[in-house]
Order: sequence, then structure tokens, then C-alpha cells
Amino acid sequence: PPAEGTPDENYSIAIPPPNVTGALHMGHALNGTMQDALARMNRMQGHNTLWILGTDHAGIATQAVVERELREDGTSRQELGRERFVERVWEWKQKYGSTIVGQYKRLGASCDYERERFTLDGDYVRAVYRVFVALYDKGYVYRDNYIVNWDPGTHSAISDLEVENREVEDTLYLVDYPVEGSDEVVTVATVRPETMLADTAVAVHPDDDRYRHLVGGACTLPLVGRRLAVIVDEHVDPEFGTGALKITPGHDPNDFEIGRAHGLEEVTVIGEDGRMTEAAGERFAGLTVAEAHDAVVAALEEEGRIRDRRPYVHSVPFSHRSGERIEPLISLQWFCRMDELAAPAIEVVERDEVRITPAQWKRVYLDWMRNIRPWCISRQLWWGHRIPVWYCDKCDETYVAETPPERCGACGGQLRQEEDVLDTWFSSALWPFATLGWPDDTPELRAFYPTDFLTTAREILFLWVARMIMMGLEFPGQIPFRDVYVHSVIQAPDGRRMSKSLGTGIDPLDEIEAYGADALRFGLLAMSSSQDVPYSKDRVQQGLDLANKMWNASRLILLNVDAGSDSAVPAGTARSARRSRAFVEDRWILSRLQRAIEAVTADLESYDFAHAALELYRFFWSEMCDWYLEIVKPRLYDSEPEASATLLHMLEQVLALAHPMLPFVTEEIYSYLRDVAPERRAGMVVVHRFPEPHAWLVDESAEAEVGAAIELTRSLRRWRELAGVAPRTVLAARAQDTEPPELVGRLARVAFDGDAAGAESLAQVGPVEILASGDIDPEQVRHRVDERRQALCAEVERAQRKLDNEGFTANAPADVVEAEREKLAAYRAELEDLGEST
RNA sequence: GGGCGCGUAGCUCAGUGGGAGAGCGCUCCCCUCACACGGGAGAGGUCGCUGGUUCGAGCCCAGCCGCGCCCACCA
Repeated sequence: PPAEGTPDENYSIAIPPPNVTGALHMGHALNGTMQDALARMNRMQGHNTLWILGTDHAGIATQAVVERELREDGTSRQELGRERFVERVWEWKQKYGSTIVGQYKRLGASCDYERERFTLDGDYVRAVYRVFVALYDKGYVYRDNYIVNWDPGTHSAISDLEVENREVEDTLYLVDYPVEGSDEVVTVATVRPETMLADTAVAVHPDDDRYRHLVGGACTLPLVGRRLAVIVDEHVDPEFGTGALKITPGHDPNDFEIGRAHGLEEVTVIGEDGRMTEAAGERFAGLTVAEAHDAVVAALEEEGRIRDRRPYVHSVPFSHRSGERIEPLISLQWFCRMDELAAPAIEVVERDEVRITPAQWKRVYLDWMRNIRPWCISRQLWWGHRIPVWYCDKCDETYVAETPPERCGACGGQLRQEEDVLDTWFSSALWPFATLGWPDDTPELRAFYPTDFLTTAREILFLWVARMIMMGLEFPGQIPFRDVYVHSVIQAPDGRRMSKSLGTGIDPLDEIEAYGADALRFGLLAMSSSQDVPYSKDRVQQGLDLANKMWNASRLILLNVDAGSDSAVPAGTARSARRSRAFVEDRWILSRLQRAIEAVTADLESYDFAHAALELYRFFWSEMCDWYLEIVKPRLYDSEPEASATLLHMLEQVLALAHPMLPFVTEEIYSYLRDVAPERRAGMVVVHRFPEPHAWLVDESAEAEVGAAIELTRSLRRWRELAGVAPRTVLAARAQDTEPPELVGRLARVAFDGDAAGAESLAQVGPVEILASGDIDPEQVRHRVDERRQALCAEVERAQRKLDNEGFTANAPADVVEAEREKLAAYRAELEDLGEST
């Protein structure tokens, strides 16, 4: 699309960039379908529409894939060295990185494929560096020794959000620490005895009388002999264990906080390689954590320090990336302070400038943002945005800049760039504006930022969405999008998570192969909801059925229509069209169409995709096909011009209405429709005007009249079943007062012929009197009618009781009472009718 | 520990105060000239449980039972 107009007039979506390593999964398929439905609708509504496409370099994931390849080749990234490794990843990216883009095409996603973005493109890197430097200059970004979630699997620090807590069965050891200068011991509880080697204090609660006499004194750390001060701290829970807490600032996040508060020494006994360090002492240095665990227990056992051991279930952090148990370590990392960035991002959501749907996620977002903590943004990886910080070889000088000077300004020394790269989410946070050319003031940015819509899985609400809002406000200075829609998670059919490792995944491409892209799209929209839903092949089948039905209905219309009448009769949307239409069924279906257009549009605009899909299905199948097409057939076969004109108009409107959800079949059918009258229908549906409901085509009296005919037809069919009359048998009947429409006779297979004047009357169905004829068993009819009469009596009694209740008549709204009276009257009328037949 | 959500027909789900709906499945009938990926007619729910509010509750309130998710530093 041209970069013209304003963001208010235009419509834009930035796709949640899939990982370059990724293949399309159900989440993408659902997410992509929703975005595409909105993009297509808005495009058809005449908005200049941009759907930005691109991929994410996905630091850890991509590095892992290439490292696996290297391992298969018998080498490693270390052997290759950084530069060649990064080259190798780029090669991999060029070769496989766009797989998923092709898969989006198969889904029918109408993205801007001409402008595919990548988070490591030159311009994008420039944006990332600009942001990092700016945040550093503001003092938000800093480097510090701090306890981080160390992932031994990826050999990198990871952020709090990439940690997943799991319930684990462990052993809780109660260990005696001798009190200095007495025979007493203090017993502490731990599930990780190996970390005791790094203990630097013992803490108790300030109000705990049991330990009051020890406060200010010290214990001796078994195996090590270090002197541990006994301190008080509010964080200690006197109820847990013995009420005495060993403090290990180097290997426990809580203890770290306590340690910093009390100025305790920070001892590190576990290294980044997951092995015990020199500081663990000769006996343990070099052991793995697991080995050290056993060795420490054995040693304590030997000294008689273990008082007790108990089975203990607790939650333990694991890496979301590698699946390995997180090792909390003190490490020199880059952090970003979030409080200042969060404040305006809280406000825009509070004020609904960024709307979050469904609404309950607004509070979840706000709660998290109000308690936001510093973000560890450095990663010990090679694939990613290498942090734009340079250190001097010779002096302490540090340069934080988009481009560094040649040499150190202070001493002329060589500069060496920071080894770490940025958390992938740091760059993703800039996605909605970096893809539009920021930091330059580009036409694209002016035309399409802020974007309109973002759909996301709730698991990345904090990881990504919140950060985009913060960065959008901080840098371009505007919200990144107006609406955030948190979609449901499609689970495996059995309700478990869809996952590769569980073998529960269903590949959307297989489903497209089996059912077609339109069917999958329809199915996903129809099954989506605000809550998680199991994947349902039945819904996808329903989509296939709908596409098939459209195809067949179109065949009926296009093969029988009189093309000339298309232009001879006023189009359906013309104001004159309603008056000029002689047939009530035409006015009826046009009227029903207006309501369907209104409903589908409103559903899509409020992101109620399931209802949009199901309403389209209902209208097209039940009203258009089951009733209108059946009603209009004889006129169609007779080449009656208004039938043709109405059908062509209906088809055109329905195709346009359905197109955002079912792009392929509608485009295909439209190409045939276009051939019927090329002078009136140029182009493709994708750029067709999206249908708008017209008040002047809503015709209540036509709706009432055809509605009554439909009801009568159904009543007659029901009576036929009741009486056990074969479907092909034409019932003899007489219309009592009013002349029923020809169409009721045809649809219900009833012949209103005067010849039957002398025949016995069998039943009264509405205004129609059914007459005896040779094919009907009167005994069976009587029996079934008796049953119906009993049911009606019960209804009459119920309604009567309700209306006799003064509480009801006095307090219920008048129209409700009136409706009840009408119902009662209807039951009585039917009962009376039945009475005549026996 | 806190928060959010869910429990409605055999299955998957709609339904936020006036006599329970859809799709699939099931039963019966029909290959009627667009479609058997079809058409017609049906059966099938004490709306998790217990109280409460109301003339009236699937819907509002309280409590309970069961399930799921998110957040959280009790070793």
C-alpha cells in the first residue's frame, strides 16, 4: 500500500514476528487468520491497509538449531569462533529462514510480502542500538553484579519471564550448625545442601523468642568452618522448618536480597559451567552440582550434622528454553530499570487508549506493570544484537554508542566490543515502529503508526506486548497499537497442550492439505473463544462444508441465471430496488441480508470471530440456501429477470461478506460471477467494497410474510411426519380463509385443489385444512394428534397459571406479559384446531 | 499464598433476569434436475452442588465441590 494518509484513516497491523526457526503452528494459524480477516475487511472498506510481515532472529532458538547442525558435523561454535559461527547462522537463515513466510501464504494471509522485515536487518539493528544508547544515557540501562537466572543449558542468563516453575519432589535436610561458644546448635532447613558451602549468615525472625539469645552471636559453618553471624530479618518465616534460615547470597535470590540489605559477603561456589568452584573447597571443587549434593550430604552425615530428612514438594525454576534447572548465580549483566518506562504504559491502559480485550487481561497487565522489576537484557550468546558497548584494553574507559571511536579517547588503547548480545525481546519490543523505518521520520511511520490491532497469546503479554507499549511511548512517543486482543490457546483435541515433545501437535499445513485453507480458517475462527479450546476437526469440516455449499449454490445460480437481467433490473443496493421488487421473497432475502451484514461486521469489529463465522454460516446455509434458493428456483429456471438480478446481487454480497474469512473460495467463485457481467464487476473480491447494511432494504413486512410462510411450511411438514405420510405424496388440502402462497404448496407438497370439496377433513394446520385421501391412515393420525393435544393442554395450563399470578402480571414488563398472553392464545387456537379433527 | 477463568444435550461450545441453543454425533424418512461435503422431520439437558435475592435465576449474591491457567522469594 502507498504510504499516504494518516494512521487514523489507515489500517495497519504488525504481525507478531514468528521465529526464523519456526514452522507454522496452530497458534500462528489462528492468530494469522484473525489478523487476515481484519486486514481484508478493512482493505475492502476502503482503508489504506498495511500488514507488516517479518521474522524474529530468536537468539537462543536459532543458535541452538545451528549448534545442533555443527555437532552433527563434528564441530562446535567454539571451534568455529564467533565470526564464522555468526556467518554460518546467516547462511542457515538465508536457506531456511523464510519457510514460515511461505506457510503464511498458504494460509491466505494477505501480508505485505514485498516488505519482509527481519530483526537483524541493518536498519533494524540501528533502531535497536539507538534505543539501547538512549536508555543508557537516561540511566535506565546499567551493568551490575546481580543474582540472575543462570541457564546451564544455554549457558546464558535469562529473564524472570523465561523461567518456568515446576513442582518437584525433593528432600528437605535439617542440618545442625554449632553455635559459637556454646554446646547449642541451630538447625536450618535446606533442599540444596551443596549451597551451604556459600552460606554467609543465619537469619531468624526479629520476634522469634527461641533464637533471641543468639542474635548478635554466630554459628560455625560445618565442613567449611566459616563464621556465620546470626542476624534478624523480617523475611524469615518462623513457622517454616525450624525458623532459622541459612543465608546463601550467592545462590539464592531471596538470600541475595537479604544479603545486600545486611551487607553480607557474597560467596560463589557454583560456576557458570554448573560445577563447583575453587571457593567450594578442595573436597568439592570440580564436582557437578549433583555430585556435590551427594558429597556434601555424605560429609555432613559423617560429622553427624544431619538431624533429619523429609520428603518435600516445592516449586523449582526451570529454563523455558533448555528445560534445565535454573542455577541462580551472581553474575555481571546488563539490566534495564523499568519503573520510569512502565509509568506511562500503565496510564495508557488505565485510560483505555490501548484497549485490552477480553477485559480481564487489562487488570492482569496492570498488576504486573505496577510490580515490574528490572529486566536482565544481556545474554551470553553469539546470535543477536551485540551490545553496543566498547571497553578499552588499557584503561577503564567504556564507550556506549551506536558507533564507537577508532581508539580509546583517553589512552589511545584498542577498543573491544562487549561480548554479550541483547535479549531477543529487547529488539521485538521495537517491532511496530522499527519495521516502519524508525528512527528515521519515514512516510511509512507517518502513515501507519500507531498500528490498529495486535493479537497475541497471553503467554507473551508481559514478555512482548507490555514492552512494546513501553518502548512505543518512550521512543516514537505514541502507543504502538490501539487494540490488543488476547486470543485463546488451541489445545490438542484431548485438552492437553499442543506440543512437539508430547506428540500432541497438529500441523496446520496437514489440515490445509486435508480440508483446505478456507476450511481451516473458518474452523479456527469458529472454535476460538476467550477461553482455551480443544482443536476440533469437526469445526474445520464445517468450514469445508460451507465452502463446498458456496460452490454448489454458486453453480446453481451461475449456470441458470439470465445474465442480461443483471443490468436490466436495478441493483439490490439502489434505493429504488426495494419498491421495484415484485416478489416478497426477494424483498425478504434482501432484508435478511442486511441483518446478516450488520451482525457479521459488528462481530468482526468487536473481535468476536467465532460469532462472525457462525453467523455467516447460519445466514448463508439456513436462510439463503435452505429457504431462498428453494423458493426462487422455479423463477430462476424460467429466466424470470428479477430472480436473476436478485440472485446475482445476493451472491456478490455474500462473497464479499465471506471473503475476509474464506478468501480462496470466494475469490474463485467471484471470477465466474465477474464473467457473467464483466462490465459491472471488474477486479477481484479482495478489493471489492465490503457490504454495508442499508436501512431501506430492511423490510419488516416481507420478513413477517415470508417468516409466516416458512413457519406454515414447517408445520405442514411436521404434520406429514406426524401422520406418517410419505414425502412424495402430495397432500390434498384446502385453504380456509386466506389464500396461502404458492410457495407453501410447493415446499410442503400440498395441493390446494377445489376438487376435494367433498373429502373428509383430517386436520387443520394454521390456515390450511388437510383432507383425507387414499394414502393416509386416519387411525395413526388420530393417535399422534392426541399426543400433541396433551402436550398443548400442559402448555395452556402452565401459561394460565403464570398469568393468574398477580406477582407476574403486576411486576413483569407489559410486553412480557403480553407475549405470554399471545402464547396462551396461540396454544388455545392450535388446541381448538386439533379438536376439530377427531 | 494471591489472582483469573471454567463446570449447560453423548462430544465441543454459544447463551449476563422472562419458558434452554448451535455444530458434530444419534434416530427416522428422502439419491426431489446446485450440493448425500445434501434435503426433511425428530429424540436427547433436575444448565456442578447448597442456600439467598426476585413475581420470575443457566444468568445476580454467598458458600461448597471439581478442573484449568497466570503471578508469587517460605529455605
